[in-house]
Amino acid sequence: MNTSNQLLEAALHAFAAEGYHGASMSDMAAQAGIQKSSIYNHYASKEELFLAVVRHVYRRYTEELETVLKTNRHRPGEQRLKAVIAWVTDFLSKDTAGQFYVHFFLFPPDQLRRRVHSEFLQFEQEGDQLLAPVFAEILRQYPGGDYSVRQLLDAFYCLLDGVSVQMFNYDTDTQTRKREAAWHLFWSAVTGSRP
Amino acid sequence: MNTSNQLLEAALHAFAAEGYHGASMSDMAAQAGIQKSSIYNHYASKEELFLAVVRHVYRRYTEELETVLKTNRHRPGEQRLKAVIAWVTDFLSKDTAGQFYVHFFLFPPDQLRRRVHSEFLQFEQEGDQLLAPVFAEILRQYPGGDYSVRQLLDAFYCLLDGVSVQMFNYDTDTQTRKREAAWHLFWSAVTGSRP
DNA sequence: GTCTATATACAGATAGAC
DNA sequence: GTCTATCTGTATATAGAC
Repeated sequence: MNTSNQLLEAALHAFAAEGYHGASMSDMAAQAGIQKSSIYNHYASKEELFLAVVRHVYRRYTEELETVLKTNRHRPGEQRLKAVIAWVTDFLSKDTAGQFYVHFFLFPPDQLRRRVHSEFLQFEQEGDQLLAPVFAEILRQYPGGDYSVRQLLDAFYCLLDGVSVQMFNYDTDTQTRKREAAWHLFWSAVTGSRP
Repeated sequence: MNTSNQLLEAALHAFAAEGYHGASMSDMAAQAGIQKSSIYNHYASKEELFLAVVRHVYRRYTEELETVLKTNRHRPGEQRLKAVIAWVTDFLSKDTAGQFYVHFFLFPPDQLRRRVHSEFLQFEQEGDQLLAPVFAEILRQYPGGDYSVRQLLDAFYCLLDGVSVQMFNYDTDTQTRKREAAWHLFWSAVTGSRP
């Protein structure tokens, strides 16, 4: 791994652990095995380094989501969605990139808010394109309800966001219990079945 | 309002806007109309000031939730829950205390993580005690499903968390659309009705 | 309880040798 | 591309007069 990537990785960890202002360039340099002044041969400033991490994390998210859907493409819609939830849960709770993702999606550094949000909008579209076909198929399979693909995407993102948020402050058992409850209600609404 | 409270209010705004490390004691002092050195006559350190804000915000949350439930106590369970969602939405999107709440619930400063979490656990119990009776009543009213109060609380908190998260990055119309979709699915699962 | 002055530390960033 | 040395700004916190 070259120095630029080592720096990117070090910055990812530092920002995720300490926040934007709390993370120091010296720490990142030390982690990457260089002096802090050498950072500026790779990134013009702390802000640019941060944005490079943002793009890196969004790219990884989309790539991994794509892989999950591809791996489960022959299974029924219900199983594919559960696989997505399981992966998101795992990604956000165990992967530093996942923690960075949530942290700065919600609370980007003030002076970078606009630039971060613009990166997010592109990223979100790619996610929609991956998930919309799944819901289109589910709607054909369970035609009783009167939902649109957009409605299901929205409710599913809400479930994902809710589950994601809960990854941070509960133990594994509680997480599982809460996730199962939320999924159960979501799926029984989609299919029209009673528990 | 005395100086201590002015400081607390200034700190709330500074921490919410800039994060823990990004917020400076000088700014807070200026906002409260004193010199930064005078802060130490009110709070022993930045950390203690931060924790005072945490306690203040949790207290406000519980008090306002209590008020919402009391105001709507004669309306049906569905309306009471919708009132809670509407209030949370409003609180988190328009009130600085709400932004502080989400920010540091999810990402407390590293060295204060344990102390913040311990404050949260107390606070969460109070919320459970306020909401559990509402769900107990709803279960009596819609006995078809086989849910427990605990399950409904979990799914409802997930909905609240999901909705909360979405307050930050979407315009009002999109927020409403997403919130309605999530609520619709939640409530039709609880009552067993189809849309 | 508030002030001015100061201590001490570390931040991000730049200059210039190699 | 990396280094050492340095600039400049700002942070938290303290000392002591009033």
